[in-house]
Amino acid sequence: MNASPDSHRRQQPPQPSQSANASKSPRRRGAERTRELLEVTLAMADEVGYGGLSIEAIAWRAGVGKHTIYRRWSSLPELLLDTLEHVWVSDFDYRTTGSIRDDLREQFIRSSQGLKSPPLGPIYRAVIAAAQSDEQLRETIHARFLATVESRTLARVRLAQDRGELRSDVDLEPTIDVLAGSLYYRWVLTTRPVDEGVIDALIDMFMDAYGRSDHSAGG
Amino acid sequence: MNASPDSHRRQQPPQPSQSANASKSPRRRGAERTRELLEVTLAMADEVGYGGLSIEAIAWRAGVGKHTIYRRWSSLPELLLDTLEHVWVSDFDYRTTGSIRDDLREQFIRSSQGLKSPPLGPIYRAVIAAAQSDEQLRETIHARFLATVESRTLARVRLAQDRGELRSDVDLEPTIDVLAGSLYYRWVLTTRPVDEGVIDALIDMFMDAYGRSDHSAGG
DNA sequence: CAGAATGCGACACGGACCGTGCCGATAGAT
DNA sequence: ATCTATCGGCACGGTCCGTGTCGCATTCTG
Repeated sequence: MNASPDSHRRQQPPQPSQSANASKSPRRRGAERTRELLEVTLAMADEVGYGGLSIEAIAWRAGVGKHTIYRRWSSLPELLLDTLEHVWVSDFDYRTTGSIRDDLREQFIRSSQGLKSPPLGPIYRAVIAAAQSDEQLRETIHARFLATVESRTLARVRLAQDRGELRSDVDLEPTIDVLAGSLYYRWVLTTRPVDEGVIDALIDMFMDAYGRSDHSAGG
Repeated sequence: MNASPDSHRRQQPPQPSQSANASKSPRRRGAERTRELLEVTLAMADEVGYGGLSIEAIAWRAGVGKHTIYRRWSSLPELLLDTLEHVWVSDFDYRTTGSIRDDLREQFIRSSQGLKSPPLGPIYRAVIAAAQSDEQLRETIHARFLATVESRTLARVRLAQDRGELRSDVDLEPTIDVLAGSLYYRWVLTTRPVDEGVIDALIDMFMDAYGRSDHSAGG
């Protein structure tokens, strides 16, 4: 589907030649070009949002033939996945220095802020959109990005169990989907912000359920 | 974005004239046509999935000019929203006859089964995909469908509070997003099924947090 | 340093859909 | 019987896809 109502009339003045940032130095090749294409994709996602992302537009913007892109990626979502990896920042990991409550909270807030702002937001949305009609892509998203988040979350809450902050009589693994996924609801399906209200509601529920009152907890 | 790798080569043999189910009786008009178009959309979503849904394909399948569709809906997502209403079945409401635990569980299972299968699944996915590049559409989805789910969920858990099944010292409103949204994570972002495992994990967490052990609850 | 191999930009296709405009036919309302 | 809105059919220009071809530039190999 071509979603946006104005998905025509895009970016692309039918100018005969390349854009500004190309053709300065000698023709780039190989890995150098690959890196440049990822950067251009990033910049475009930032400037024009997901609606303006197409292989033709990216190629034109980079001053490049479409083949140069297709030689590297088989489709736009493939390119976007690699681009996503550039912004799926390493600091998406949990601190282990505070209470489990504080560390979860900080991490969730950090994640929600990442989603909120370009360029991660638009690119992630584009991939999610494409994945709705492509089960394979959904699998890839989970394997390349979300599985890591889930296992880090599990590791963090298990550490809290070991430290006696959480009840030790429950297996927390099944709850990981709830912890990792709850915040997506607002982001993907509504226009309400993923704010501290939802985050606190989630953490409160989690702590009320599995916290040990003799340690931290609250409610 | 045009996601699926094979999003070309579609449905549409360039046959000169209409398909089977048209042209039997005299030309239909007005509301009658509208209903028929919704049904055709439904049937196509069922048969060819979301990848095969386009205004041209629907028009051809219904033996109709594109104008007849554009006269009624401004875009494919608009048509899909109305189609969704046809399958967003009324039984997506909570029973109030069992324990809160059982009623939540039954409702969640019912919802997940609806998502799993055509025609609701494909159409909903198509709308969600389109909504990623269209904030207005996201707002519409929430207003037309999800807000109802949320308020029904809130009503059901508040009833449980009144009945003494849940702690009365907490405002459950903030938790509604978690209850209503958790299950979407798997469905939208992974290929793992929304099975009873996740559902039970969610409900367990909820009941552990807000249930009253003197009533039902469990660990 | 010369020649081969390969990456590259430019351009051109055919195809799917989009959204619109125009036509003559047809159906319901007057 | 006439009038008018709706209809189906057709064609258009436009965007983007994915592929193919060509001649040049760069880099590798000998």
